[in-house]
Parts: sequence; C-alpha cells; structure tokens
Amino acid sequence: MAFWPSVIVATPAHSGVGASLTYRSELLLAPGALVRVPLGSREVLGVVWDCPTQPPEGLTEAQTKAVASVLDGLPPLNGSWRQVVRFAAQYYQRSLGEVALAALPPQLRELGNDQLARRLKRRAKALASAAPAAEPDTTLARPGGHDLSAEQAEALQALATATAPVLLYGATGSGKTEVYLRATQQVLQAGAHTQVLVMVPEINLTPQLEARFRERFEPAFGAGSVVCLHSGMTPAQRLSSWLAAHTGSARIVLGTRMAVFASLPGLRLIVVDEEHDPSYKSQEGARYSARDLAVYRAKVESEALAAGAAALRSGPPQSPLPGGEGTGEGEGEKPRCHVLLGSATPSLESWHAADQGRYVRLAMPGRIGGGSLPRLRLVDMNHQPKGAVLAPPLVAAMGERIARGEQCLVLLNRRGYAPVLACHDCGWKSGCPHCSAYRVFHKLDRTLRCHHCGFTERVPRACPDCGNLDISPVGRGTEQIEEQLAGLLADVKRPDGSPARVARMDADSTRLKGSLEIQLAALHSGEVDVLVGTQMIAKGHDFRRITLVAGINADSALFASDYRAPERLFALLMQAAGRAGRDAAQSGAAEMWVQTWYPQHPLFATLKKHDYPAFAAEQLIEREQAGMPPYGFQALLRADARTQQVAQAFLNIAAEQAAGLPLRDQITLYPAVPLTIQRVANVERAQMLVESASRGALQRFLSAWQPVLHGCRSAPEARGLVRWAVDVDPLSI
DNA sequence: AGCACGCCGACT
DNA sequence: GTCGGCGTGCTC
Repeated sequence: MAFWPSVIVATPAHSGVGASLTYRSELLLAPGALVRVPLGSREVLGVVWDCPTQPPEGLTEAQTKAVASVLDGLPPLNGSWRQVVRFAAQYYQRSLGEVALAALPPQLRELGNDQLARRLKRRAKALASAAPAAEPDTTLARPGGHDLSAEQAEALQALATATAPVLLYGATGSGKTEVYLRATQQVLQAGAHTQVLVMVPEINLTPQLEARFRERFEPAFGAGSVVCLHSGMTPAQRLSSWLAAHTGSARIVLGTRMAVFASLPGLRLIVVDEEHDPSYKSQEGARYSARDLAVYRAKVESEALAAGAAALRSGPPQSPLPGGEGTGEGEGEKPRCHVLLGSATPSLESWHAADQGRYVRLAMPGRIGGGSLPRLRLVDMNHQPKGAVLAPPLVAAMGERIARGEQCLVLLNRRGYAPVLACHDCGWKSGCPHCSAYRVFHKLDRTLRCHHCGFTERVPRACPDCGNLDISPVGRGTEQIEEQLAGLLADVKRPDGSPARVARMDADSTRLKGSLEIQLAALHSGEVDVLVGTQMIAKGHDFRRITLVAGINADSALFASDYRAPERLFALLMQAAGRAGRDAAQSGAAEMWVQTWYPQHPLFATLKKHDYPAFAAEQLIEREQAGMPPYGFQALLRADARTQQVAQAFLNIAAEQAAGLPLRDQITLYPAVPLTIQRVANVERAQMLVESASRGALQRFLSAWQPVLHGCRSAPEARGLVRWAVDVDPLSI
C-alpha cells in the first residue's frame, strides 16, 4: 500500500510551483504532519496537506519522489491552523507554501530529526522540574490584589457569553489590562489544556505587560507557562517558544503580529491589545492584518470546538481535539474561542463592525483610581512670537510642573536634529543620492542619514555644490527640541533645588540593547523631568508622575494626503494624553498641550471632549460618502523596477489585460502613480489602486488577475526586472 | 526563492 | 586552459 501525500513547501507566490507537490510515502501521513522532502537538489521542510491513496491525475509514479523523513516527534499542525494559513494565503494573494512555512520557526527548517528529539526531551525535563507547587485555583484565589470595578466585571461577564468578537473600548488607565488578565485566568482555569494568545503591537515597548502576565500566571502554571513570540528573539528562542506553544506546555503566548500564526492546539481566547495599531499590518511578504486574522482564527477555532464537542456527544471520539476533553464545560454550552479587541481609539473598521452589531462593543469609560483624563490646551501658533518652535506659555507651564516635582512628555514624530540641511546661497539640500528623500541631519554624531535606505555620511563642512560655509538645518527633530528645551528650562529648579533635566527617547537613543530599560528607569526614578521623544514614548509605558504631555507638530498629520492620517493623529494624541495623570492625586491638573496653526479644526473639538465616538462617527460619514473603507474595499498593485517608466508600464499592461476578467465591471482600476517617496535605494516604485464596493468581488477579481500578472512581467514594455506585489486592505494609499 | 544549467571575460 | 559573471528555467 502506498500513499501520495500532497506537501506544501516554501515557494513564493510567483513561482511556477502550484499549491502543493505530490510525493510518495509507504505510511499514511496525517494532514498537518511535518515532513522533510527532496526538492530539486535540496531537502526542505514541508507540511502534509492531504494524503490520498491515489496519485492525482496526470502524474505518474516516476514523476514523484519519496518523502525523505517525518518529524514524528512533533504532533501534526491541527485543522484550525491549516485553515487560517489557507485563508491568509488566499485572501492576501500569496502561495500557500509561503504563508505556511513563514509561519513556522526558521530553525525548524534546518533542524535534523535527532536534534529535534533531543530538544523535546530537554523541554519535557525542564518542565517537570518547573512544575508549580500549588494547584492553579488555590494560587489564583487572590489575583493581583484589588477587586474588579463594576465596568471590568461587566466586561468579563459579557466576554464569557459573547458569540461574536468583542471590542473593548476603554480609555488609557480604565483597566483593560486587568480585563485581559482575568479573561485569561478564566480560560486557563476552564481546562487543563487551554491556551490564550495575547497580541501586542510591539513587545519591546511593553515590557510591563509581559511582566504582569508572568507575575500573575507563572506561580500557578509554572515557569514555562508564559512564552513570547516576536521577531526580536533569537532563532533558538523562537523555536523554543514555538515548540512550547505547539506541544501545549505553554499556556499563554504573548507576541507581535507573527504570533497569530502560532500553533496553539488548545486556543480558547485571543486578545488583541491596541487593536487599531498599524503594526498589526505586515508590510512585506504576505501583507496580512494580524488583527483581522485573529478575528478569523477565533471563528475557525470556535467551529472546530463545536464540531469536536458534537462528535464527543454522538458516540466514541474518533480523534478528540487537543483541549476538547476534560475542559469542565457544561454540556449545553457551546465551547468557543473568544476574541477580545482592546483600544482607547479603535480602528474605524472595528468601530463600524460594532455599529453594525457584528462585534459586541463594551465600553469602559472610567479611569481606575478616579483620575480624569487630562484637559486639552490648544496653543494657537498664529498668536505666538514669530519663529518660536515651543510656545512660551507651554515652556512656562512645563517650568511650573518641574518646580512642583512633576514630569512632562514632549512628543515630536521626527528623529534627528533637523529633517533637512540646506545651503542658503545655492539652494543645495541634503538629498539622498539613492532615494527621492532628504537625508536627516543628526547633530550628535555629525552625520547625514537617509531614514529610508540607511545611507550615511559625515556632515560636510561646506556646501558640496558651491563651497559656501553657511549651511544650516531646516525644520526640527527630537535632538533639536531636546537641546532647545535644555536651554529654555536652564533656570528652572526642581523642588530639591537641583536644575531641571531633559532627556530624549527615540529609535536612536534606544538602539543599543538594554538602553530602553535604562532610560525608562531614569524616568521612573524621577531623574528626568522632561522626556522628548517620538511616538514610541506615547505607547504602552506607564509613567506615574507625568502631568503634562505636549504635541509639538500635530499639523503635519492634520493635512496629510493619507485619508487615515486624522485617525492616527487622534489615536496618538489620545494615547499620549493617557500617559498623563494616571495618579489620582495629580490628575486634577493634568494637561495635554497641542501646538497648532489650525485650532478651529474639528478634530480638536472632539479631542477636547475625549469624545472618540463622536470623532469616529464624523470620520465614518466621510468614509461612507467617499466609498472608502470600511464602506469600500481596496487593494494595491505595487511594482518596483529600475526606472519609473518600467514600473508604470508593468502596471498599465496589467490593467489592460484585466479586461474581460470575471467581475471586472465591479472593479475600479485607478491610474498608475509613483509612490510618495518614489525611489528608495535606487529602486523606482509605482502603484495602482484597485477598488470595489464588494469584498468578495475584489477577492475573486484579484485571484483571476494573479496569473495575468505573472505574464506581464515578460511583456516588452516592462522589460527589465519588475518586482510586484498585491497589498490587500492597504493601510495607506 | 534557491539552485541548477549555460554560455562568455580575466586569472592561477 | 579554468573560475565565475548572472540570464533563463525548474522544482512532485
């Protein structure tokens, strides 16, 4: 008896290889089994998708090769995992192999069978020795200390009974994290093999969340019960975490967007924290939205659980799902995998879904500890001294805060000293030779750096074009604000009489490993009075003594061409405001200052009231009128080439050849345009917007277009190398 | 994507 | 005479 398993291997979307390759096997292989198979001259990791007893039509035995080996130390990837991968590949227009193999830890591809076995044994041993001393339910009897607020208790109750995704809308400081913790606890206590996936935008920025999960659950569930999964980990750590999740020894996986593809056989809850955050959208490879996939995955997991429960009720279990037994659930209740999306400023997509009743919206308006949100102070820059970067009233207010022993946060979304260096004689500007962008002047290390391709040079002494010595920075970045504030606050004294201290935190100051922690510690200990930084300081951190937050350059986002810019600005300012006044004692006086030339802009009226629902309603009306998401559906066809002409020619041919494709009449193809930064690292970039009022029509059209796009590459007009990619549900267009 | 095979320039 | 440039083409 022989079998003909179809196997998924790592192969990019535009390769000639179809969805799967057929091999030969003497053994019946389970779908989801991990195998090693010969491919060309190599041996690669593959995932068994199906294992029929007959080869597919048109394929002779001589054309197939035998499966080299089976990673039989590992259980197969379950049906839900495979379904999520299948869906992601199809929806985001990539090959199954690319999505499936990218979802596995890279080290799994290289590891030999014996190595793997050794690793698994080591894990088992470590786990046995780290087993918790007490039973989970006794250790967790006193979780965290304080009781739940009424709002939190209500949210938990609603989550437990929800049959749809839950959107938890709660201000910063309203106690969303405690809801995540309790929800997790409920799930883990419901059964011995249950698991929870917690996703965060950037794990490096939220060490506090990780600490809270470990603190809460490791005593009860063991040292290995909480694992992290993100791209910053070493390959060995990633493999270890992945295996722990896959074998069920990890009960909680805390990770970034990639974690949505983790193998979690007992998954019962997915938490997506800060669900509006753009980091959830992948920007290379398969451009998936981890938030959207989380919602899909919860649905698939729920269906699998329901099917498993039904099978258990109606006779002997053929293949009980992991976690499907002994979960202590009532017979009548349908087991589910819940999904909890949390944010103080939800994405308009999620907000709209809640408006329509597809999601359950739970609001937690109050702040724990009674603190109120900071008052918004708009600074009309039209009435400030000419050329002032920091309005005098703002500087004065900061001085008062520092004198009282309080801290301030100053937000500016631009690192470096100045975005451009210019010659006032001949008009030279610090352009990047490889990109259509300016190189940023970094004063600290005297460099001009391109933030797009990384090209770095020492700052020239004189203008490279005309030799003029009078070259100077134009505009400002965090380095400059730090420098200016140090000067402006030089005479300000702290309560103990020592001078005020200004620090800066951005990607540059936190580049070295451990420096982020050091800087955070300096702020927490009160060493620093004013922290200047990019949006990274607005995220996650819990700063207790900050009572003033200032946004220096909000206008750039106010009038950006990107239609999502207002939404992002609102979210950023709300998030930043949330940093202030988290301690009740100080919160009465907490303030959010925003400098603007357009104080009448409607965004500020809703921001002033902290009225996200009103803001969302306004934005949604505009979106509906313009047929924009979530009322319309978009994709981008992107092309990269040596020249702009070739990139656009490819797009134009692709558009022409779309004629006659199914559903073409429901699709709008816009003209090909260069990207805002049209050249990066000497690659010219162009794109074409694809729009439809129907998600399904867009999907089917894109699928039909795919083979046409392959052909377009060899068209004479697009000669030369064209790289192309489809971005479904793009975040910016 | 890898990795072959394949046909033309400067080196042990 | 070979090493190696990356141009086409295939991978069950």
